[in-house]
Amino acid sequence: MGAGVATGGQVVTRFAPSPTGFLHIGGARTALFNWLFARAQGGKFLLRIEDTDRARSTQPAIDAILDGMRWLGLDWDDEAVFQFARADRHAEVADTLLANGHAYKCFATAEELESMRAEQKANKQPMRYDGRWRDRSPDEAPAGAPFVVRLRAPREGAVTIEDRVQGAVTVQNAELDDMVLLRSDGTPTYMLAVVVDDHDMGVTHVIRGDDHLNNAFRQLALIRAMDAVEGGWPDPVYAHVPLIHGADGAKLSKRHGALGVEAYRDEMGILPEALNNYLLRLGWGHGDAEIISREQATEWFTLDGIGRSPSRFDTKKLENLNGHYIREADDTRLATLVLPAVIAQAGREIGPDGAELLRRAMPFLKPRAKDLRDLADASAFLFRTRPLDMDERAASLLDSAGIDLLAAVERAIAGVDDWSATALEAAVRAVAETAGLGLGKVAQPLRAALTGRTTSPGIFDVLALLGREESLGRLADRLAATN
RNA sequence: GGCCCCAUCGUCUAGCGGUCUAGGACGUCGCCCUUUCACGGCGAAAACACGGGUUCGAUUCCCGUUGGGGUCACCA
Repeated sequence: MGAGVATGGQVVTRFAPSPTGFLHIGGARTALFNWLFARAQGGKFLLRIEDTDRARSTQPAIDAILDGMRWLGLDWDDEAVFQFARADRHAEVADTLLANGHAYKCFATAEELESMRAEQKANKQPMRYDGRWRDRSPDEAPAGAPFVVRLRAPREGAVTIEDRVQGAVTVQNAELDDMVLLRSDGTPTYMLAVVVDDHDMGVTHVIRGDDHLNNAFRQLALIRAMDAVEGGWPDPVYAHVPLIHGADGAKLSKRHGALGVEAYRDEMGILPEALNNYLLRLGWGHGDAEIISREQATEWFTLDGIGRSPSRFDTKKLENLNGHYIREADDTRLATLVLPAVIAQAGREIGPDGAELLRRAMPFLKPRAKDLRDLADASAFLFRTRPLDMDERAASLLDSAGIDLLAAVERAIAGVDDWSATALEAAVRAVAETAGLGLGKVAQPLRAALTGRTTSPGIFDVLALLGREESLGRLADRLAATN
């Protein structure tokens, strides 16, 4: 009865990943929603690492998660809490429950439970613990026998959660069995740990994946038991967010494109603001808004905007958003991000002059890229060493007619004093005109000779970027190659 | 299988009883711009899963069917 929904006071949310893998896309969205809600409400956003599974928790996974969150700009308040370190406190709560009759010792062995489930399955009964030790005295167990501590959950009635996303959800208590709180080795289970930690951390709003909706009822039973014995354990507000599925509608799993966020960063060349924007729109909406800045999101975000149905991950839309943010991004930043890949492609060091050239080229390169890999690829021509290798299509542009045109262009621009895009354009246009050809006929062989490819930024910008010496050198290489 | 949740264009969504001949975005397809590729502009095709109710009136409310998802550990 005393367990009212937490109201008033400061909003506290948390993100609680278990470090058994990297920060995947679903976790990132959960973290984002928690972060946004806390910031929008002027509350706190906490981070808790659920490392109670000692066998599967790893330091590299912890680092990857923290790294991913920093990359996404999801900063957390206070120190991150490590769940395993709090095992004593968890056990303390279990003992309190035990002392007050809200929990009991269960001496059933693993084999015993296994056969119980097998029998239930054979009889098409729901598989759940039958409460065989619920009302038995511990004295009936063999001396020194191992036991687990189970919650003595209510069996009558039903519990309704007013979920902020899913609405009112009711489950009969008869559907729930008595969950294990403490394992036979005395360590706390996840169910116990989350509840105790959320309480101790003052978490008011639990925003998490839909897959935890059923757990919420068990956890609530535990919360209400503690509230009954010592008070001060209010029900948290729950918001269970539908999961993200793969493009085919199947659950996103490791083999199903559930990549860590670092893969989006390192392998796909996604900008964090693009991923944030995409993730925000996946399952949350605000009218027709599509391009939403972090600031705007913080202002707009509400739990009511979260949709109730699962959504599919759409790489195309992410790429589109990414292209948008690349176009908006600062040139120096982009040049810095792309530099390592450009160096790798060039196969040589690129000094300060090269870095500066890369930066100056960005305005012409970035409208054409949907990710950082594209951007790096498109930048590569700037740093190729002479004589340039021609790809197949570029080579075919430089047939004898192309070479003749190239020679004419070379003669025309060699005399240009002002090596600017406008001046060069005038010179090249004149060549096309005299030849009675469209500019395209002249520009393509020129592009091939200058870049080794058939696509590039505007050819006059390329000329200007490369500079007189390099440009004429590249043309000379081509002309010489055919003589 | 039991229990729980969900259901608008291919995808993400707007819609919260009449304003819906259902809006936007991505993608797709045309056209324009144009030195290539992009960007940008214009336009097109494309959806309320089905069946019952409730109501003067349902995309919107209720029930069922179908479909999808989640969950049933001494894992988190």
